[in-house]
Amino acid sequence: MRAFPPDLPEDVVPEGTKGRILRAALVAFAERGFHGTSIRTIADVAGINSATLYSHFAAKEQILEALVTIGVRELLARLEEALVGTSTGLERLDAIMRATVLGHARYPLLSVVSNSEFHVLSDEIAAPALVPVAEGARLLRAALAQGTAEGSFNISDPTITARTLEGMAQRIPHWINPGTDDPNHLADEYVLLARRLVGAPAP
Amino acid sequence: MRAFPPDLPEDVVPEGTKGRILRAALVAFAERGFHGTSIRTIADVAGINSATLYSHFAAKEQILEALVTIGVRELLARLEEALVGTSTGLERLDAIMRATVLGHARYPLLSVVSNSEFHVLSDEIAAPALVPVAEGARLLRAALAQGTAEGSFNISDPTITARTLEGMAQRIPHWINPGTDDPNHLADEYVLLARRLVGAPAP
DNA sequence: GTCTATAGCGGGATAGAC
DNA sequence: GTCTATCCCGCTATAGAC
Repeated sequence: MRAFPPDLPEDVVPEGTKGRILRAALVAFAERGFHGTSIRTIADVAGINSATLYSHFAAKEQILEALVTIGVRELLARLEEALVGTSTGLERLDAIMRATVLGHARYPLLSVVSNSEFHVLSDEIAAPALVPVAEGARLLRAALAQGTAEGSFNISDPTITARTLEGMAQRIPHWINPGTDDPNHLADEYVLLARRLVGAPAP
Repeated sequence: MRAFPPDLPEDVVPEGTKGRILRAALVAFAERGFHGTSIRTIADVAGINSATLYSHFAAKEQILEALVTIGVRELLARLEEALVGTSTGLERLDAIMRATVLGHARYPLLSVVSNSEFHVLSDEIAAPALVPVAEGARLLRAALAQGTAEGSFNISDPTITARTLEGMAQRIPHWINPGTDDPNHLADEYVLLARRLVGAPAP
């Protein structure tokens, strides 16, 4: 997780100083957490004075809000795109797992910040960011229910199974090495593990 | 995770003020994190003046060190006790999963602090606390290797499988409700999921 | 061991010149 | 938009009386 490039989805990151602030905060929040990071550190890494930061964000918390929003939207967008053209529950589970793994592998710092620092946000700020998260969880539960109805899955406890599937991919950013780990191989492995968890045949 | 009793293993928690400090810090660190918690908050919850805290701990970091040490030792002790009398790889995997789930369910706050705030500790202080963690990971890998050698398991990627098994139980404290969730039922479910992950027959 | 009081520093955020 | 300078507050930790 250290020394990762401060990658953010290019199409939604502002140009110029604001983008540099976001990338600097991304690295710092992922390494030290929100409360462990000072605005002076963010400003230094972004190459600006700490006062300049407030021309782009009204408060430190709003930097985190921007990052979390980008992160949860990116993952949901990947999920929805991956589900296009699927029909069976098994196909949808495969698509969800693959998209989730690839998302976490592509933006590991963003995934860490989105998941680990979420609770720092005030309730009012966190609520809108929770919407894509809830929608992603709903898509997973729907796939599990569909596969079960179709007779493809054999699930003892749907809630625990869903939570386990969600948690599996979230751990990837904590150990992945972008230089040596192949995201597509990881995705294959996680699709296999997911099928096993739900009692479906191997891919 | 909110409103959990500040439970710590009784046999290793100091009596009196020092124990109250540890219990207060346990709740605060679990809810807000180390950097999000002030000395004064800990002291208030413990019912003492903030200065008194320094008669028991030399620094804020040493409170966290004490909690993390208790947490990782508790989990390893449970693992080792659970492995007594086991012989096959399958029996050992079952024992490891059950003990881990029961440990996280019994001391959810301690598990959260041990896992989530570990990285805050300086390298010198973290190193000793990492020893029981590494030993626990070694016991799991050994069980996987043994079960594979015995023909009981069918594992595609041992590293990913081990990481997944470790991560599964770690998420329990984030959603468990001690009033309604039965730890033994949870343990049964996780043993089932673990067997599926490694390609072993259902329990 | 526990307190009152405070040192000393770094935090988030703002004012105002350019 | 960016800077210098600074406010003000809360933080960790300490000094010293009891």
